[in-house]
Amino acid sequence: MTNKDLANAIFPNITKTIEDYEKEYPKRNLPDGAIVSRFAPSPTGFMHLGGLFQALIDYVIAKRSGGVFYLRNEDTDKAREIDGALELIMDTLNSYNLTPDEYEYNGKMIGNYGPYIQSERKEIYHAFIKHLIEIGRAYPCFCTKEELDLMRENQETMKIRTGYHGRFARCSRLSIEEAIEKIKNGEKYVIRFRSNGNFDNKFVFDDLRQGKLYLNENDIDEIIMKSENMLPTYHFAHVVDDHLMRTTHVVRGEEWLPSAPKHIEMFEAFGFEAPKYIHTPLIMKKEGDSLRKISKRKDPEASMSYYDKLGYPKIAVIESLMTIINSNYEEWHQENPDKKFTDFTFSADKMSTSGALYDLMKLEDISKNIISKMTKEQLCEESLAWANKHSESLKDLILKDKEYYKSIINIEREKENPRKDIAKYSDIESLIWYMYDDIFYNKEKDYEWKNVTDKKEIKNILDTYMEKYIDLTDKDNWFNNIKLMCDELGYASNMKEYKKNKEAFKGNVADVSTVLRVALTSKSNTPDLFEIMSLLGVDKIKQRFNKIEA
RNA sequence: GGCCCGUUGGUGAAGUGGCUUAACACAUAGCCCUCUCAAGGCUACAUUCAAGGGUCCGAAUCCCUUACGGGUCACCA
Repeated sequence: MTNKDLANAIFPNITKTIEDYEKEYPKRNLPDGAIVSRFAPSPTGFMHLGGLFQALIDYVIAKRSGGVFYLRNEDTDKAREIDGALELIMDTLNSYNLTPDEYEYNGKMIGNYGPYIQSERKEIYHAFIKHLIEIGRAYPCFCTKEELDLMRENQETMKIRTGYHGRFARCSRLSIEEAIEKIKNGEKYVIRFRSNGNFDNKFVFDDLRQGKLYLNENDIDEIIMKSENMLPTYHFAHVVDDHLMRTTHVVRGEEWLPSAPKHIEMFEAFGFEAPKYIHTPLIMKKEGDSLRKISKRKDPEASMSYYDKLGYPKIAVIESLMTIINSNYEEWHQENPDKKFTDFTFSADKMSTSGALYDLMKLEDISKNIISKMTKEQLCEESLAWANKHSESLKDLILKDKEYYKSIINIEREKENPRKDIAKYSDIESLIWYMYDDIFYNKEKDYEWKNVTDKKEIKNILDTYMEKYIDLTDKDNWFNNIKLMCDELGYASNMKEYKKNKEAFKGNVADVSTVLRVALTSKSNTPDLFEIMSLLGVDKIKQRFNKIEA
C-alpha cells in the first residue's frame, strides 16, 4: 500500500491534478510590478473598521501599480456565517469606492480566477490535499476533541509547547493500512499537514512592513481539512487560493504573523512561491489606561455602520484611515489637493509599527474640511442621499423646498474661507431647524439671551429696530443701520471706543446684535445674521420679534 | 508560560549616527480678528525619545538588560 492508495481512499472522485489547475489559472498577464491584492473577509455580518483599513491598502497598492484587486469570500466556517454578510461587504466596498475588479456576488462572477467563494472551491482544495497525501505531506488524523484537550493539558503541566507536533503527532505514525482501515470503519477524521520543520531553527521572514523577521520554523501538523464538511481551514485555503489566484501581495492583520511559518512551509511543500506579506497593525482602542484591539462587540465605532449612521462623507473616513496608514499622507494631500488618494505612493515600511488608536476627533476635522469645500449642490445631494436612509426628518426638510434648503446650507459657503461647522450629515438638522417656521414655532426652546436680559430693554431694541432700522438691501446698509440704532439707544457702535470707555455705554453693538439674533433664532450662536435675515425676509423677522413678550 | 512584535507630548506621528535647541496634523489653552459662533492668524504645549547600562568625538537612532504594552498558541478566520 502506498500514499496513493490512501489518497484514493479519501478522495476517490478527485481526478484533476494540481497541474491541471496550474494550467487553468495561469500566471496573470500584467505589466512588471503590477500588484495583485485581495480583500478576504469572512462573512460574519460585520464590516469592521480594520477590514476597511486593509481593503483600502489592498485597493491603493493594486490601483497604483496597475494591478488587480479582488474580493474573496472566506466562508469555510459555516457555523459563523450570517445571511446577507457578503452583501454588506460588497455594499460597503462600493459605497467607499473600493469596488473590487474581480468578485463573485449574486450568482455573478467577474474575473477568470474564480470561484471567489471558498465553499465553491471544495474540489480544488481536495485535489491539492490529495496531492499532499500522495507525496506524504498530509495524513488523516483520527484524534478526538477530548484526546486533543487531554494532550494539551499534559503539555501544559509538563511545560512543553502545546500543539500537534513531534512525538505528540500520534496519527502521523499510523500506517497507511491502519489509516485506510479506520476510514473504512467510518471513523471521523481531519486531514493534517505533515510538517518537516524544526522549531529550533530560525528562518528569515521578510515582511514588507516590519522588515526582516527571524521566526522559528513551523513544526505543527496543522489541520488543513475539517472533518464535518471537508472544507479547508484558513491556513490551507490561503495557500491554495492565493497561489491559484496569483496574488502577489497579501495584506492581513498582524494577528496572522504567528501562523506565517505554517503558510510558508505549505507553499514550500507545493513548490510554490509565497506571496509578499504586509502584516498591518491592529487598530486599537483605549480603555482606561490600557490598550486593546478595537472590538466590534464593545465599540460601536469599530463597525462601518457607525459612520454610515452618523453620516460622515465616505471620503473623510478614507482619508482619516489614510493618515493612519501612512502619516505623510496628509502632507502629500495638502501639496496635491487635486489628486486622488489612489495617486498616493503608499510605502509599507512607513506604516506605523505599533497598533494605532483611531482618532474620532481627527475624523471630525477632516470631515469638516471636506464638507466645507462642497458646493451647495453637492452638499444637498449628499445629505439627501444620507437622509433617505437615515433621517426621515431631514429628508422631509430638504424635499419640502430644495432651493430654500440649498440657500440655507449655502450661508458662508462657496467662498475662500468657507464655514466649517458641519462634520457629518447628522449635524445638519440641529444647525438649521430655526430657519423653518413650522419647526421654530413648535419646538420647545430656550432663548439664549446673553448680556442683555431685561425683557423691557429687549423689547425696546426689537421695536426700535422694526420701526426705523430694518434694512436688508445689502450687508453694509444692514450693519450701518444697526450701528445707528446703537447710537440712538446708548450702545457703543464702535467696539474700540467701547473698550476704551465701557462706562459711557449701556453695552455695545455685539450686545444689540445678539438680541436680534436670539430673538430671531433663539440661539446665541448662528452663522451670519444678515444672511439669515435675508433668507427669512422682513415679514417673518417681524413675526418672530413680535412673539417676544416684554 | 512559549514564540513574535512593539514602546518618541493627550492623539496620529516625522525621524534610520552629527542639519533635532525632536517636523507636521488633530486635540487643548491663551491672544488677535470679529455682530455671536464656526473658521482664520499668532502663540503655548516632549530640555527629551519606557528605564538603566554600554559602543562612539557624537545616539531617539547601534548593542545589552529590565519594565511595560500588544499579538498568538482552536476542526475561527
